[in-house]
Amino acid sequence: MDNGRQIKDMLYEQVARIGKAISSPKRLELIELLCQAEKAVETLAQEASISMKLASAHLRELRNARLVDTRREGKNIFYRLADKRVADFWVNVHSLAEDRLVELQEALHDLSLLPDELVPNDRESLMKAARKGEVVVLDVRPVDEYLTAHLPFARSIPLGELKHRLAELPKDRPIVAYCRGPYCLMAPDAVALLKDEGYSAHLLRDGVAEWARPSGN
Amino acid sequence: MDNGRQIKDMLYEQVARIGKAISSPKRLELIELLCQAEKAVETLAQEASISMKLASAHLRELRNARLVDTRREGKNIFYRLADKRVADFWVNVHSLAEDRLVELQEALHDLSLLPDELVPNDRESLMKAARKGEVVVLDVRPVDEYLTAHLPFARSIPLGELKHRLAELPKDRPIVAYCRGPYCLMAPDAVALLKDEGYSAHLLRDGVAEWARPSGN
DNA sequence: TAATTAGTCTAACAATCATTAGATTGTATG
DNA sequence: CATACAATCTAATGATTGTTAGACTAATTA
Repeated sequence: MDNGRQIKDMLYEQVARIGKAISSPKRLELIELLCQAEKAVETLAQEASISMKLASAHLRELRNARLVDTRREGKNIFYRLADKRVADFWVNVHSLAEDRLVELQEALHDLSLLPDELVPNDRESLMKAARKGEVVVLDVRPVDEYLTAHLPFARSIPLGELKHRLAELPKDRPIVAYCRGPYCLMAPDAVALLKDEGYSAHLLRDGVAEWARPSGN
Repeated sequence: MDNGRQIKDMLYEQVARIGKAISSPKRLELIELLCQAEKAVETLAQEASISMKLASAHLRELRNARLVDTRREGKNIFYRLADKRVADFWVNVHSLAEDRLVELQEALHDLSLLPDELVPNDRESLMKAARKGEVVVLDVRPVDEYLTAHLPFARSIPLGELKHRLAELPKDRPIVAYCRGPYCLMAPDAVALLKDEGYSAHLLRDGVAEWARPSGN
């Protein structure tokens, strides 16, 4: 049965291609960005703070692992997730990491300045309140990401425009801001800004990918 | 906001620790083995066909990623999964790989010599038939793995003993054999042996870890 | 106490991967 | 048709891993 060993080695090696694809921080960040919307290489490079060449190299790895696909439009090549399952997988990976790695737990805890309980924090009651208009769910990502997918009842004001568009938000109701997910810092920034301006602002850790999945586990 | 970049880099780097842990075929094989039962290093080394030193090194990586834990018992150090979620994660990873990687699909297809439809292939009807005794569900893994966890109604005959214990199996009812999962070749071997001996034998791809999860997706 | 067993730790080499620079390929624009 | 643009491909570098050998440790057995 030495033949069986060769077959097995081959099978695990194939699965490891997925593992290798997600073994680099920058590739994970690219996947999270692609969870929001399809994007051109240069956009991805800027949002992940790397050079276009490096982004291209990482995206190639992701494509070799069949996690992303491409589409050309004029001079641009747009990358997108190859499958909705890839978004679920990303959520599963980071949520496992949050479960297992104390360092990550601590870092996230430091970021979120204590989850304040003024706002419903389970999904159902948050949605109920949002439906009734008792809270404003605010999507602070770029508009194209909002247009690709957003949480139910969410309103779009990109972080960059928030300062000039404060008038659109009510001061008498709590505002719950979200962005790309727990590693994106746009919503925390938005919350800080809103609180400064006297709003009752709260942070929702989930993004659309997390929302589409059984909460946190 | 250059500060934000540093924080982000750190967060993704933490998640990438999980990715790195599963980026090696041998580590994946070790995880699958640990999905069956806790095991000593030497056992793991033998079952994965590697040296004890190499097994030790890989297990250390897994432990650094907090995916496994250890326990000393006399001269032996037993490794186990740190969390049930790790088993789910393994199933999720290999099932994603099976979805995305054509090479893996082809290899698995070649192995299973066409899924024959003589036996109920959805879980519910298989269990119904097993409960009534219409089919025999056969666990061909080592006994300790069977004792740790096994499918409902399953009977244990390890592959190595199967030839001498054929008398325990009925010839008038279909036998459905399973082992550690889709990459373990014990059940296929058992099925081949049983068919040779005139039994109506069928292969179940799932192992206990796969069974504990929403089927295949 | 010495020898054995089971496993880890350290150091070293080879193999792989990340990153960048330079040349190249398509596509659009003047 | 030439130029610019968006991105890839190739090649080269340095940094990480995988793997093995040899020394070491902790628990058991003689």
